[in-house]
Order: sequence, then C-alpha cells, then structure tokens
Amino acid sequence: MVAAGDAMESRIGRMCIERGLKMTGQRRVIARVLSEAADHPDVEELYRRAAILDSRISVATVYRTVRLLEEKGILERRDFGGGRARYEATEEGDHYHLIDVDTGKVVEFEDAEHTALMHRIAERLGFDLVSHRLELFARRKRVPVADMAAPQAAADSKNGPRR
Amino acid sequence: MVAAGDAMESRIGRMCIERGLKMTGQRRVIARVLSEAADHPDVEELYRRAAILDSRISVATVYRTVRLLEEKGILERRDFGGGRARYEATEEGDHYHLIDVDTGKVVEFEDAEHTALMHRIAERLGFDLVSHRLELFARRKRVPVADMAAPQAAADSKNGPRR
DNA sequence: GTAGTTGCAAAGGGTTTGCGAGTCG
DNA sequence: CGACTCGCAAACCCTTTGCAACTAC
Repeated sequence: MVAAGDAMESRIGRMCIERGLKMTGQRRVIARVLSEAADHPDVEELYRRAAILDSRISVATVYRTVRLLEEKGILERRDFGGGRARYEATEEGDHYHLIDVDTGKVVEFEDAEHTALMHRIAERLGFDLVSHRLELFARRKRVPVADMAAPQAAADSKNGPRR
Repeated sequence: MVAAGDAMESRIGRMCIERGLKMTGQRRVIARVLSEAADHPDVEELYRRAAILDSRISVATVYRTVRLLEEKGILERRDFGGGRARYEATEEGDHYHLIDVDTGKVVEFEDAEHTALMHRIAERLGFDLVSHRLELFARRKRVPVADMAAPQAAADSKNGPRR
C-alpha cells in the first residue's frame, strides 16, 4: 500500500514528490493529466485537458511544468514535425515512433537490433552515444483483399497529417 | 562542356534552371552559396554568406528561396535541435548525422544496414516507409593515451552546442 | 507585357519571461 | 515567513506574408 499522504497522487505526481518538487494544485492536475495520457499530447492539448479538471490553470504554467518535468527526467520531449513539441512520460527501455503520414497517428515500437546498431555506429565514428532520435514516416500498407484492421500498438487520436 | 548560357551558373543554379525556375540575381547568389556549402547552414547563416556576395538580398528572400528549392527537391531541410531549420543539398543515397553534443559539429555517415532495417520495421508494422529521420547525439570518445586525431567525415564549423 | 520575384515591415505561431500576487512547506 | 509558483500580458524567436515596386523571360 502507498503511504497515506500520497494516496490520491497520480503516478507522475508521486515522481514529482520523490524529486522534491513543491506540489501545487496546478502541478497535481498536470501530473494527473500526464499520468493518464496514453498518447503524445502537445502543450495546447495538455492545457485543454488540464483546464477541464481545474480551469484556473494557465498555458504558461503548463509550459513551465512540462519543462521542469523534462529537466527532472520525468518527461520526454518529442518532435514529430508540425512545429509543436509533444510529450510523453519517460519509460523503461528505448522505444521509437512511426508516424502515419496520412492520419498523423503515432505507432510506438521497440527494436533492440536498432538500438544496438546505433551504439555500434557511434563507436565506429569515435564517439560515445549520448542519445539518438529516430522517427519513421510511413503509409499504411494497402491490404490486398481480405481482412483489414489488424490491431496495432498504441496510437494517437487527433493531430492531423503533418504540417 | 557546359552550354554557354549556364557557364557561370553554380551547380544548384543549373538545377534551378533545369526545373524551369526564373533565375534572378538573388537566386543565383543563394544557389551559389548553397553549392559551395560543405556544412548544414541555417537561414541566418545563408543570409550572412549571401549578403557578402550581394548586399541587396533580404532574409525574406532567403526563406522563400530555400523553401522553393526544398519543394523542388533540390534542398533538404534538417532539424538538429536548436529551433532553426538547417539545409543541405539533396544527395544520392541516404545519409545520416551525428551531432557532437559538446561542439555542435555534425558528422555525416551512411549505413546501409540501418536503412534496410527501417524498411523491415515499417513492413513489420504493416506500413510502407515514406521517409525516416535519424540523428545521433554523441560525445567524442576520450582517447586513452597515444594517437588522437583520426580523421572524420565532413564536419560543420560554428553552431555551438545545442540550445 | 505579364506572371513571377523582391524588400520591407507587419503578422503569425509556438514558447519564454518579468512582475506583482499568491502558496507550499 | 521565505522561497517558490502562478496568472497575465508582453516579449522573443523563427518563419511567413501583404503589398507595391520591379524583373526575367
């Protein structure tokens, strides 16, 4: 069981406390929105969702919070093209994104082979890999005739085709 | 030998003509700057270099030209982080970039294995790969004792560490 | 001659910030 | 209480655009 004080704290909210962040009402709400997000929302979207739970939140605070959490390693900033940064909670192990160029939906995937290859390449060039970025832009394969709708991994909703 | 009319035209200048672009003085200068660039300049840097050759050029024109050339497939836009787009002439075959996080220098490399892997991954997820993006952020390996300075691939000059 | 191009300055879109007021610990 | 956080609006940065003058073809 969780300690009494953190009982109603969201997963990310608890991470904030662990790292000694002051938990204001706004932060608690944003942390909760982030904890419940299964997609990769941008700041505007986070603001929209947060405002539903507490209308006293301003976009400036969302920007500040998201930046703070990124510095603390709780969040990761993504750039899928389109000009706005998008965020997701830091997860165990590397994973990458495939963006459907027609719908803007994002499919996550892992690939140990790729990760290993990146280290080998950096090594070959005389560097130590610090981080790397990989995005695939692709179009759903046309299914010949029969069955379509083979369920995919996690996928974003909205966010139309890129810019 | 080149046709008389194109004699003093830069490589990219000639590509512009091939695609039926109207060659103004400004475009000729920008095309030349791009043709001679061995790095990945951003618009501000292109403007600076172009202004040396012809001070009647405005940034707006650089933005417009660079955009036009990208649409024509002559240039490719890159995002190495730092908020500004950077450009390089389209080249044969895929190549990627490793950014030295300490100096901001960019090292180019190719890797057929990686390119093939990207197609396989998209395939596996039920997509046809349209394009992909890969950047490595790394730090130069500390050389134990003896010989350093193992020559690298192309590298940018300025452009300090990322934002 | 005419469609396309340019410079200038203003407008846009995303993100940051200065400031006084308010809040967590 | 003291340091930190917030909302607001102005400021920033990069990029795009409206407009009138100009130019390549």
